[in-house]
Order: sequence, then C-alpha cells, then structure tokens
Amino acid sequence: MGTKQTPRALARERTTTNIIEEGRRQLSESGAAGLSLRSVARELGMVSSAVYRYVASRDELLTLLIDEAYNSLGEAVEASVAAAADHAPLDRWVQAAHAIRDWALAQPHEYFLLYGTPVPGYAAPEITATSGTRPTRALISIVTDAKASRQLKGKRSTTAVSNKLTEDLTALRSNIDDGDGDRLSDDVLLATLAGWTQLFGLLSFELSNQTRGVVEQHRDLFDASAQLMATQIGLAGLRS
Amino acid sequence: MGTKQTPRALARERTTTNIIEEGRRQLSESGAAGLSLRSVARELGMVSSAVYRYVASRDELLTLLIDEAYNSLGEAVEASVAAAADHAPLDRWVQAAHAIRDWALAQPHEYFLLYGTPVPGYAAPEITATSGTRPTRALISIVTDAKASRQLKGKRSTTAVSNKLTEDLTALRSNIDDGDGDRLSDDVLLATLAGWTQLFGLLSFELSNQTRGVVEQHRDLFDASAQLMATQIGLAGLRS
DNA sequence: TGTACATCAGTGAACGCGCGTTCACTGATGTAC
DNA sequence: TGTACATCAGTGAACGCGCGTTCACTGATGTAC
Repeated sequence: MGTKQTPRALARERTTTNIIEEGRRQLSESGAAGLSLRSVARELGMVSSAVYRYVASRDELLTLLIDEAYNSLGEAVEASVAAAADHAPLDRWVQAAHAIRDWALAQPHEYFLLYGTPVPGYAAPEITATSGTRPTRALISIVTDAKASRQLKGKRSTTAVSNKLTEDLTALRSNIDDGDGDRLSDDVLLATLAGWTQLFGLLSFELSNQTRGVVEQHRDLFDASAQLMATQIGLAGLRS
Repeated sequence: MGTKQTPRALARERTTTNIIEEGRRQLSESGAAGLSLRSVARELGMVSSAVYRYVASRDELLTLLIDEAYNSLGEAVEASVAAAADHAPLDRWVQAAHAIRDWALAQPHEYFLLYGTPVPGYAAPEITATSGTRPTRALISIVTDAKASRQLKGKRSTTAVSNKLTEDLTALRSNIDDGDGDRLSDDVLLATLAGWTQLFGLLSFELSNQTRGVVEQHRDLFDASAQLMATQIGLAGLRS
C-alpha cells in the first residue's frame, strides 16, 4: 500500500485519520463522556451521518482511541526502557515509572480512559488485549533483564503465598517472555505486581487530586516510592 | 430534633431520605453517569421539578452521595481496625485492606465514584474533605498504633528522599493524630503511602478488569501484596 | 479515448430519546391572633 | 376553638439542549468494455 492509491482511497484515509484525531482532541479536552460522533462531525465540517461511512458506531471510535492510547503509552514506556538499557535496573524502573507519569500528566483524560472508571455499557473488545498489555510488559522486561544479567538480588521470602495464587503466578510466568528461560521466583513476581499496582495507584491519586492537601511534591513522592518498590523487587541500582 | 417534629417536617425528612436512597440505588446500578434527577423523581413517583424542593441541583445530590460513600467506607475500615485491635499490626493492616476490598466489591460504582475518573465538570466541595480522609486515616492509625506499642520494626533507609519531599512528610506528620507524639520516620511514612496507594491501585485494576487473563485469585493476590506492603512498612506480625 | 454502469462520500431530514432547570400555579399544612 | 394569612410540597408545561442512528437522495469518482 502507498504507491497505487487512488485519489478516493487517499481521501478516505485522510478523513479517517481526521476523525480519529478529532476524537482524540475531544477526548483530551472533555474526557470519554464528552466524546460524541455528532461533535466530531461538526468540528470536521461534515454532517453527522457522514461519519458513519468511516466508523460503525460511537463505541467503535472509542475502541480505536483506546487502542491508540495504549499503544502511545506503551511506546513511551518501551522507549524509556530501551534508552536506559545500560543503566542499573533500579534506575530503569524509576525512569520507566516517570515515563508513565509524564505521559499521564500530558493527557490525563486518556489515562483515565485506560485506567479509570470503566465506561458504562462499553466492554473493551479483544483487540485492545494486545495493546493493553504493552505498558505492563515493558515494565516487566526490566525485571527479566535484571535477572538475566544477574542484577536481581535474592530476597528472603516474607509473605505466605497460597497454593492457588502460586498457580496464577506460574501461569503468569509462562506468559512472560523471559529470554533465557531464567524464570522469576514467586516472590519477585509478587513484588513486581505490587510495584506495578503501586505506581498506577499513586498516579491515579495524583491525577484525581486525592492527595490534595497531603502532598505537594508529587514528582518527588513518585520518584521515592518507585525506588522503594524497585528495591523491594530486588532490582540492583547505583542509588541504593 | 426528634420529639416535636411537625408532620410536615417529618414528611420532608422522609422524602429527602428517599431521594438520597434512590440516588444511591441508581448509582449502584449504572454509575455516576447514569444518575439523573429526572429518573430519581420518576422512580419516586413525583414530577421532576418537585425534587428541586429538596436538592438544589444534580451536583448537590452527587456531593451528598459522595459524602455518604466516603463515610460508609470509612466506617467499614474503622470497624475493621477496631475489631482487630488486639491483633498484630500486620494482621490489622491486612484485615483493613480486605475491609476496603469487600466494601468495593459490594458497591463497585461507589468505589469508582470515589476513586475513579473524576466526574467531568464536577469539583468536589470542601464538605467531602473531612469524610474523604476517613478511610486513609483509619489505615494510618494502624501504623501509629504499632509505633506506640513498639511493634514497628526499624528499617534501614533505602531510598533517597528529596528535601522538598521531606517538607511534605513533615507537614503530613503534623496532620496525623499520633497520640503520644511518638512520630513516624520519613521512611515509615513513605512506605505507608506506598502501601496505601498499592492497595487502591490493585483494587482499581481488579474492579476494572485490568488484570483479566493475568490473575484469577484476586483475593489471594490482594492478601499477599497487603502483607508485603505491611512488612515493608515495618509492621510486626505473627505471620512474618 | 469514450461511453455505460457501479461504487461510494456526503447531504439533509427525521425518529425517538433523555437531560437539567425554571416558572406560574393549586391546594394542603402550619401559625398567630 | 376558630378564623385569616403565610408557608411550603407538589404539579404540569415549557425551554433549550444534545445525543446515536437510519434512510432515501444527489453527485462525483472509479471501472469495464
């Protein structure tokens, strides 16, 4: 594709892009609730029914935007992880955390579209299952990389893991592309999950102003808690 | 109030209660987006304009519901903390975490009203500032209690805390009612904040199905990560 | 290169829906003398 | 205890808004011979 595009096909591609762009613009401004096909059409100077030549329904547009947002965040995290490839694992984790935070601060509505209240009556289709795991996979790769390069400190187990949970962790482990087959222990996996959820938990609090009156220096707090969680995982770092 | 209530005043109280109850019912069913004064009126068999005798606007009703939800959750956590008063601090923490989770599972829409995507165009007024901190204060009291009863293990500091963040932590410390004036260290405060945000982060993921395909045993994972975070804070426990 | 037909983008009107909020009103309840 | 006036709950109609989606249509672009 690209060379023998007929004018009509070209126009179609352009319009489709415009619709998605405008949708993203409205999303950034007023959130998922404020997104409507009618207003997208209005802004593009076309009549509302015309949009239906490009998009089957409002939900489909939402799906496209969700997918795009996941990929955008995923790319940002992957880029951070790659750029810090020669840093200590702990630093890579902290930097990746900041990449996520920076992305979220730049487009809070997109963040909440992905990690906030589920949109009522909307069930994310399977398409988003792939892009949806990108940010998380990038985070986890830091841990597997650390393990592979022997920069993952062993931790004495402090928490009791139930049998059933062990099964979950085993399944999770087999989902992780861990290169050498040098697999992560239950403890490390658990700490990684905790670090992952802590990161998004704090970020959601910051963005929804839950920490109002409690914390002013969100960046510093974010940094410190990312370090804490990375240490808990066992990631080696120059800082510690 | 109570004894010489005139019939009219009584009726007014009843109707006000009904409106709030019906609002809560609709909230539980379809979320904040699905809450409308018109449908509340409809369900109560009155005309839509009549509701305005009791509630100034949709936003005011929302505020009432938010306040009620915070108090409901706050009471649940306080009750759990009180009921486990003679348990080890670590167990108290884990139980409080489960109290929060149980509450959230029972009324996910209320949970998201409090901790999900901010309602567009709605700014929570100051009233909710008090009730809004109840759940968190209850959690923190576990840590201060542990400190007071010398069941808080000292931890060697592993994370660098910036000067500015130290100021925040100092301010936070002075907001905490710590009985004996036996104050928490920066490290403990930081770990507590991490534990707090981890808890809500994981819970949000579970409720919005972000962990679909990754985890099945949410209760067990929640339990294990609460233990992990409690240990990180330094809470003593029989389990560890 | 030219014509005949098929495809497709975009139009404009309409359906049916629900919302928040205001306003002049009726009729019942409460209060002061 | 009884009457006169004030308060207040609830009515019904209306304003003005925006939404998703469908449908018969026009006119331009593309394709096959």
